[in-house]
Amino acid sequence: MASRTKGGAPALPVLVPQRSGCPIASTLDLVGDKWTLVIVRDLLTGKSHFSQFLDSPEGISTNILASRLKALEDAGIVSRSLYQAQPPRHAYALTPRGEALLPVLQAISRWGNAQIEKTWTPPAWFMEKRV
Amino acid sequence: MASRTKGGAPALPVLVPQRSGCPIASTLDLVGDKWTLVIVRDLLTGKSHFSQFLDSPEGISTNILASRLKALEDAGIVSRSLYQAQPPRHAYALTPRGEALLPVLQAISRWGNAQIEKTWTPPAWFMEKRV
DNA sequence: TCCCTGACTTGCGAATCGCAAGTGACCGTA
DNA sequence: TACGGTCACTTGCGATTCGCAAGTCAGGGA
Repeated sequence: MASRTKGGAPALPVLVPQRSGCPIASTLDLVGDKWTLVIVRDLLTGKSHFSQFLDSPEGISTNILASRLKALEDAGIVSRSLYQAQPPRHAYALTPRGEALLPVLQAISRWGNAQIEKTWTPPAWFMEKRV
Repeated sequence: MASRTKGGAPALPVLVPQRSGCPIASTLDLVGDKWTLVIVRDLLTGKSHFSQFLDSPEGISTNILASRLKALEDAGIVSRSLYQAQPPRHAYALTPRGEALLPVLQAISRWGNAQIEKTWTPPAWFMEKRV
């Protein structure tokens, strides 16, 4: 039986080689690139369809989006569900594990807005949201 | 004259091309890879010399470490200072901008420890630290 | 029947990663 | 003085990833 997280839910098994047991390093093994957390941002702010992610201002490429969504699904951070049979269309959503990334995104957003010029102010509802 | 951050300190000018004005995306433009925040972790937990970073459990390569420290210095997140003239040796330290990443690292650590198997519990002093 | 759309996949050149060796300044020892 | 070792990098190079652009396939509409 799968071991449990500290909160009692099944822990994410190790899916990619861990460089160490450090929780920071292990998290970065999963999400440490320029696009993955941008996709999580879009999911947290209500997007769920493939074309909606393409419309984000950063201009992600379709092969990168598809590949990152697959990796997030494999990591149990995102779920993918059929919402239309013909033609088949999937909705993406954050799992509870993915939703738990909210404080990470909020902390990054706060730092980025405070420290980097030419960044817009994140919406208050996003910064005040609680998991 | 340089524009100011919301806190009044000089804002980090845009040093790498921004994909958008989003503070999350802009932060990831700087630190969105597998090693940069691991180095920041090591700085937050007291390391300052090149060989100390090499001793971390993840086993970073010397060219990657050198290249990431340079990028962090260029980004104003890390400072580099001579502490010995012969032979020349430098100490690395977080700038106030770099110290301000602490809540980001704490949030990542909390998520990783809760959600990923085989991660150790981060030390209480680290999780309770305040900038 | 034909053309368009959406969600991908593929090909390919460019960029990055990371291993291993090399470099240069310096130090210690014989 | 000579030699070998150490440290903080740099370089070379093969492997991997990135990302642009085109292609594919199933489906839909005129």
